[in-house]
Amino acid sequence: MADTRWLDEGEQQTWRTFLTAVHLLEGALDRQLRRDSGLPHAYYQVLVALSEAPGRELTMTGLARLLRSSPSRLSHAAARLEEGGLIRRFKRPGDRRTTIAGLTPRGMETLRSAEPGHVHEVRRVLFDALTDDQVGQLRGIAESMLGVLDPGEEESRYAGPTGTGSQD
Amino acid sequence: MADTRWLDEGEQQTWRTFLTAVHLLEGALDRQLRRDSGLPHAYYQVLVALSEAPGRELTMTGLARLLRSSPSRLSHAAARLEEGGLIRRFKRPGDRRTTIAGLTPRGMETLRSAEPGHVHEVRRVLFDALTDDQVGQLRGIAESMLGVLDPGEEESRYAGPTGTGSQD
DNA sequence: AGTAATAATTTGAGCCTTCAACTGTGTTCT
DNA sequence: AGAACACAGTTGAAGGCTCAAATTATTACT
Repeated sequence: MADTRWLDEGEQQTWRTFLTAVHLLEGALDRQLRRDSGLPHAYYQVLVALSEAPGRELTMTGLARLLRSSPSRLSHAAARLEEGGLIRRFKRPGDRRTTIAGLTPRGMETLRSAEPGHVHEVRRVLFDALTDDQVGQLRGIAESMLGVLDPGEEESRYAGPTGTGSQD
Repeated sequence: MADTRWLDEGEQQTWRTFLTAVHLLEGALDRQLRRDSGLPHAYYQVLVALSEAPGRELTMTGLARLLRSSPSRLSHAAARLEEGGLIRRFKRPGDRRTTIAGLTPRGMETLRSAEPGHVHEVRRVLFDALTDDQVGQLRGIAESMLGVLDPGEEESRYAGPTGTGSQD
C-alpha cells in the first residue's frame, strides 16, 4: 500500500464528531425501541420490511438484501421473531429451498404500536436537530456514501425500510 | 403523547438512506480492523484514546466518558484488551477505588500497525466519497446531532478519539 | 467514631452478531 | 443419468454489548 495520507485536523474532527453522533444516535434509537416495545432496532426493521412487502411476505434472501443483513444474522433474528409469534416462516411451494417469512397479525400490531414512539425519537434525535438545509445535505451525503458502500444497488435505491412513514 | 407527525416522503428516504449508509459504513470499518489487526472497532478506539492521553493512561471513568461507553462495556473491553497484553490496569495510589488503564508497548505497536489500514478505509468509505462541501456539511450536521444527543458536553467538544490522525 | 450516601468499577446473565461449517435443493454440463 | 456446481437457508461456537446487581472504597453527616 502507498504512503498513508493521514487525516488533517479538520477531517479528524469531522470524523470523530460524526462517529460519536452516530454511536449515540443508534444507542438512543435502540434503547427507545427496546424499552417501549421490547424489540431491538434491527428486529423492528425486519417487521417494517415485511409490513411493506406485497402480502406482507418476503423471501429470507430478499429480506436480507433489503436490510443489508447477512443470511445468518437474519436467520437468527427470524428464529427469535418467530418464537415471539411476530412472524412465521414456511417453505415456498414449488421450491423447497426458499423460505418465506410473513408478518403475523400479532407482528403487525406490535409494529403499529411501536411506530409512533419510534418516529418521535427519530425526529427528536435527527430531524428536529437539523435545519431543512442540513436535512437535504444529509441525504446527499448518505447517497454518496452508498455509492461506495453499496455497489450495484443503484436501481434499488430508496434503500431499506425503517418504519417511520405514515400509516396507509 | 401528542399526535404522531409522520415522516414525509423525503424525510423517509433521507432517513433510510442514512441508516443504510451508516450500517454499511460500520460494517466496513469493523471488518477491516478485525481482519487486519484482530481488533473490533470499539476496542481500537480504546487504544487510540489511551495513546493520546498524557502518559498514555486514563481512568476507566475518563475513558468511558471519552468513548461514550457504559462503564460496564468498557470494563469488559478492558478485561479482554488486558488479556491480550495491549493494556494494563492498576489501582491509583491514593484512591483505591479508581482503576487506571495504560497502553502497553505492545498495545502501542498494535495500534501503530493498525492505523494506516484504518485511515485508508475511512478515506475510502467516507472522505473519498464526499466532496469538500459535503465534508463541511457533514461536520455541521454531526455537531447539531451532538447538541441533542450529548447534552452538557459543549466544552469537551472535539469529541472522542478515533485513531486516524498523523503520527507525532 | 459510626452510619449512611456516593463513587468507581466489576461481574454475570441474556441476547445479538459474526464467521465458518453444514444441509438440502435446484441447475448445468457432458 | 450422473457429477459438479451454485443457491437458500440454518446451525453452533465465540465474542461483544446491555442491564441489573454486587463489591469496595471514599466522603458526608450527626
